[in-house]
Amino acid sequence: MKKGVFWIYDVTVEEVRGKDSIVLWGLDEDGVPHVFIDSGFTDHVYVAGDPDSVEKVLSENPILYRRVSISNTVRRFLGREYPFTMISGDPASVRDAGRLLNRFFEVFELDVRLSQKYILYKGVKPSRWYNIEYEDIQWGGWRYSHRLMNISLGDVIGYPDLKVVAVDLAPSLSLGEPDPDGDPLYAYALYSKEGIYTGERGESEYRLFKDMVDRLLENDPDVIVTFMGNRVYYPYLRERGGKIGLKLGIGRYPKEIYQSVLGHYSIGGRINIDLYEYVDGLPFLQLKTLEELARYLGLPDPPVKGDPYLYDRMWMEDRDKLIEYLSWRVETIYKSFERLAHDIIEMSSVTGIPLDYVLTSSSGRQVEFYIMCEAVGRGEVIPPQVSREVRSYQGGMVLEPVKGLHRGVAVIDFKSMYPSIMIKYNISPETVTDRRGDNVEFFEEVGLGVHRDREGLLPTLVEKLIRLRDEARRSLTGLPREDPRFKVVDARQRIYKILANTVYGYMGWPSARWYSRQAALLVTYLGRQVITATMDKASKLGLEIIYGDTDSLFVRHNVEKIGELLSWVENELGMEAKLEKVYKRVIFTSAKKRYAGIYDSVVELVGLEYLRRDWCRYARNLQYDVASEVLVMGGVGDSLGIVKRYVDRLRRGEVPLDDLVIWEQISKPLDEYKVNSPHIEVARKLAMKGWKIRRGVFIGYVIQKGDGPIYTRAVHYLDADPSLIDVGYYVKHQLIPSAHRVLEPIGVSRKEVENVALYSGRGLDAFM
DNA sequence: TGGGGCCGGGG
DNA sequence: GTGTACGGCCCCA
Repeated sequence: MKKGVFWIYDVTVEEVRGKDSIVLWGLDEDGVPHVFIDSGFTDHVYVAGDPDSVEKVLSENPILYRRVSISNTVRRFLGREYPFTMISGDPASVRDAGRLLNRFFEVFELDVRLSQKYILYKGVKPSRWYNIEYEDIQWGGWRYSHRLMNISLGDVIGYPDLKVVAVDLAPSLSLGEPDPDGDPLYAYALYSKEGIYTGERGESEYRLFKDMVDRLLENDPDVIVTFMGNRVYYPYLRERGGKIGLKLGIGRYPKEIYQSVLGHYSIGGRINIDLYEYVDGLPFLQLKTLEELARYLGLPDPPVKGDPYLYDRMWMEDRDKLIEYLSWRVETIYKSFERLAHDIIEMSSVTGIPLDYVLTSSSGRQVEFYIMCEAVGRGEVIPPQVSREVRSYQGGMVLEPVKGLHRGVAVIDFKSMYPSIMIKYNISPETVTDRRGDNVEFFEEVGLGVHRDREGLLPTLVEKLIRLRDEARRSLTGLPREDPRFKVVDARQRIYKILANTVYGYMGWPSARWYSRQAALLVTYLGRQVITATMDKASKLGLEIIYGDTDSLFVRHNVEKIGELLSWVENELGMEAKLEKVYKRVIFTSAKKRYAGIYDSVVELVGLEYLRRDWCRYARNLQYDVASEVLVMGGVGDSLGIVKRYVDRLRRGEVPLDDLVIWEQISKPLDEYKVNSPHIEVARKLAMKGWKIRRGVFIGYVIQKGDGPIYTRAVHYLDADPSLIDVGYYVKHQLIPSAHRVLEPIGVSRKEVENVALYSGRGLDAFM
């Protein structure tokens, strides 16, 4: 028997000699790939039924009956102990037995995938180092394949030297996304540590394909990074390859890529990372483009302006430019992964979701897998995934703001309000009840209470995550920034925080295994109580309340009184609040969730048009400039002059089309829309041309001149004619409103704003 | 003129 | 495919 240390990067189920077996994919300390086959994993399900009846049902299928073992066991389920009948044995038999029994009894853990169960019950979380004992065997033509004998968690902090290759493609995009039937591949680009390589189509598309596949195999990467691989490029490549007679055999084993769950593509033995899936989860990146990601990470802008939708045009008109753009893309994809790798790997390592899936999983499923690991560790049976009716509930409290321009306003924030409430009151799906009783702390107003005599699973986990984060942060102070462990631990503490903050929302999500509307509702109720009590105390202290939202209070600044309030919160409420910032000036509109302020020379706009992608960039910039003027000058200043200059430039046709584009997302299948609106009408027109308009697609449009409602005059930005822009619409419905929004609170009327806009340039009839 | 559909971003 | 609260646009009756 041999021994070694390996970093496990994936856990899959493969057929080995006709039997479903677990395969662990690992790298040794030199970065050499190994596979470990574990054919001996015993699967199980729990059946809620007495052993005799379970046995009776099973014995009707004698073959199956002989292949599984049946035993009585007591397990915890949602905090209480119950007797279960456990069926165990080889995975295929347990699955078949489970399905059979499911017709008569409630069967638990039948809906947990085998590879997940392996991770849960063997405690083998991916993206960590393990001490492994093994014997060599032959499998799949793999150079280093072994039979797994023993595995235990190691204690190394860090990663092996991962071989990473970024790939990007320029296919023809006649209809929004490449059609494998008609759209050829023009070019590809590949980036690795060795540098960049690009290929262009010459005489034969087949050669280009072959060239790309060969290059990839030559590099033999552990990780292939793309931007939109799962959504667009792998499906295209696979089918297009089939058409031209070349299989996409870029895996280690199996060679060919294949589609697995959730629109994810598996590349045998390699890690498929689609950075678009990461970007999708970053709310502050509005259009989810690679350009935005680059800017966010501090990477260079593209050297030439490009757009995947323009690949056809670029290929016809300027191939060098296309290759230059593609080269920037692939380098940016590679370097973005370098910067994000620690966060992605730590999300995998902490939750237990293999790297290949961790970005494809929603944040609900990420936190859920973490909860499953912990639940199994505590001997809990995993609740089933069931589909439930969506029933919403009351959320946070938002105060009516005091309209106007204020000076010296302090913002007080509760620290992790919902996680703290869950911990303080022990709120968890299995501790919340609608019945009064001993050891039940009851809240009459919502008719719900909490068992105080048993430890709730979710609050315990939230507390643990917060503790782990604190520990990680403390250990950071002892590490120099250059130490390779620094980035690992730093990423880990961020992941702990993200998970801790997600648990409340997870609990209120109807698809959650640990769903509890009552528990979620109780959390928000107690949040409202906390803020209300704090407001009362603030008033008693003579602090004027100007605004508040969910877990924050804006009050007239007063150092002593705020200090007193904060200690009251800590002592009387057992919560933590802090003085977040003090606005030197702040403008409140009469609307909730919309304000602008300045502190430490930082101008900050919240909830206003400036932040919204469904307003054109030009109007957003105007609003920022006007708000800054008011906040810096402490009054109207030259605001109206700013408005006038913006309007003049637009009238003179000096504003680039890009700054006039309005972006909106398609949120459901097109035929489900009941209304006519600009972005839907544009999407319908694109669909008529043959574009595939899926959920999540961004539609950028401008409003052109003409008669009738604007939805009839909205034109896709790629088809727009700059000379046909409806200047009147932009002045009246974009520039004036966005400027007026921040001027109205200081007493500037709509009429005043309109006047400078209208009587600038050529006068009223030019655009009305 | 007001209500419904829809969207996006705040905490 | 984590939660709710909210404002504001456009369309249509």
